Amino acid sequence: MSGEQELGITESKEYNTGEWYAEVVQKAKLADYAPMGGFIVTRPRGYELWERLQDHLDGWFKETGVTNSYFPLFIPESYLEQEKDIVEGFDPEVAWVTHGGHDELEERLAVRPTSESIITPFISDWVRSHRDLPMRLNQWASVVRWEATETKPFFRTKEFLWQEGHTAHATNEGAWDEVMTRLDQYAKLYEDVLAIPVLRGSKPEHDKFPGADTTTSVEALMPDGKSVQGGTSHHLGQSFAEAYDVTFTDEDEDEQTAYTTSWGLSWRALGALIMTHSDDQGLVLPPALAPEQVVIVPIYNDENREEVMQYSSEIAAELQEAGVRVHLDDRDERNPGFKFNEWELNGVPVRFEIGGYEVEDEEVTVVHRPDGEEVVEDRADIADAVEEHLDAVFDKLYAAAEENLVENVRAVEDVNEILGTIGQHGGYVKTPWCGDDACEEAVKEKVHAEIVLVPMDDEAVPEAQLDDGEALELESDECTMCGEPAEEIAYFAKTY
RNA sequence: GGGCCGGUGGGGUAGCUUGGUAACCUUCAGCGUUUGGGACGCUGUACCCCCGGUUCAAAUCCGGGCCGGCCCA
Repeated sequence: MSGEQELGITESKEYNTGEWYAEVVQKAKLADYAPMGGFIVTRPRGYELWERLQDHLDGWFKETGVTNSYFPLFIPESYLEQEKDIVEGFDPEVAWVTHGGHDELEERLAVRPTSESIITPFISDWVRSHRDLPMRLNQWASVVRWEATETKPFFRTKEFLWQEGHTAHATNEGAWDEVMTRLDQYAKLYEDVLAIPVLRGSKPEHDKFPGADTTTSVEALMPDGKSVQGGTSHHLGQSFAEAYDVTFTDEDEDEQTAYTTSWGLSWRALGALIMTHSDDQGLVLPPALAPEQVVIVPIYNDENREEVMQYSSEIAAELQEAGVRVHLDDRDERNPGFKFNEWELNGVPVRFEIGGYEVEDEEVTVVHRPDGEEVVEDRADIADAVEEHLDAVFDKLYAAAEENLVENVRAVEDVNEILGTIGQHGGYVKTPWCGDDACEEAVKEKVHAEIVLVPMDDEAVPEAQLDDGEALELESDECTMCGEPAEEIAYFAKTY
């Protein structure tokens, strides 16, 4: 008995979140640590999550005018230097290639920390007239940012997988539409696929992407009260177009400078997914991403083995026919209890238990991963029923995450209360803000929390939150920190 | 960036204080018996993180490094 725990999760999500997370990632076979600090190896089960996420997002991109392409891993130093904000913003964390074989290179090559500086010059080449616009390129790639922080698989690694979209537009409005389209798609990915509600907003001045006019993001609240920047979409204005000479001839034959955008979402989304839904039993996955949506565990003995297996395989075949990713766990050397635990650790959303009782009564016992709820369904309409169960699991996951978000947005109009509230509960604290960095700094120094977003409009507030009326209404129109007239509503939170 | 803790078969640990034979649980592979919440028996499986030092002798002591986790800025 003493050793049985070691196969499963031994750390507590609530009390030991960091170690729990590391254990889930490794024991559910999503990733391992690489030999060099800051890098991880993504294992097939982890990569499959990324692939399914990609499928969704990539499909939406293509439906909205984006084409995929691929640019080099290396960027010549002279290219990187053409946009001064990029240089300043990323310089401390760029990895450089200085040698090819035994010979020193004439020009150092940066390992891309982001690709504006190599993609924009080509957009410049390829755009001649207004008829070439808008131009929308995306690439699925990895980038390297040499930060000296501790490794957290999917959340913080020196190299990470992401997609980066780069677009050019004839007008400012065109670029704005683009920025919002991508932000909406990121929100949709989180909410409809990952079952994680997000807040949408823009970043304060100092936290913008280097060189951007506006940086927008979707933010997700983790169960430990910290906010994760889930995806970003930048309006770059004309600064990149000017730096890299993206110009075009308009309808009146005048030369114009384009407006550009860029937007990215990384595998940090997987980190948020794991952190949000998983529990002390292991990984929990929403049906849309799960490598197996349904696992069938047959329960038999010597007498009924054949009937049970027959019955189970027929159901498996029927589900597969219906487009469900189903796995029949027919391993003879493991007993059912072991299989239950193992598939729970692996996060499979729905389990079918099929034994002598089910065969006899022409039924299936259906169990939901998130809460262990058990329902007996008729064999006859199992293919329809399974869709409902998958939806039900999604709804449970979303509801739990939404509850966490709604309960943890608080309105505060006193500085000390901001500090106290964040210290005690974590989560988001919204407060009127004059827009001055110094006022944010005053809070940041004391509680290690910063402004993670300024909502763009009221829609940034989740619907359920509106019911909760009075506690969330802000009375004051003065900056909580300095008393000057407030320009915006700031959301403070601790971050990853 | 500062501090603390850790690294021993695939996973989890003991051994380190007091230097000398690496022990236990589990997984894994094979065979047999089992099978409604982590079954059982037998058999098999070791670069003690790396480099250097001290020593007749280092998992153990010393120095440096690498990797991970936690706390603080």
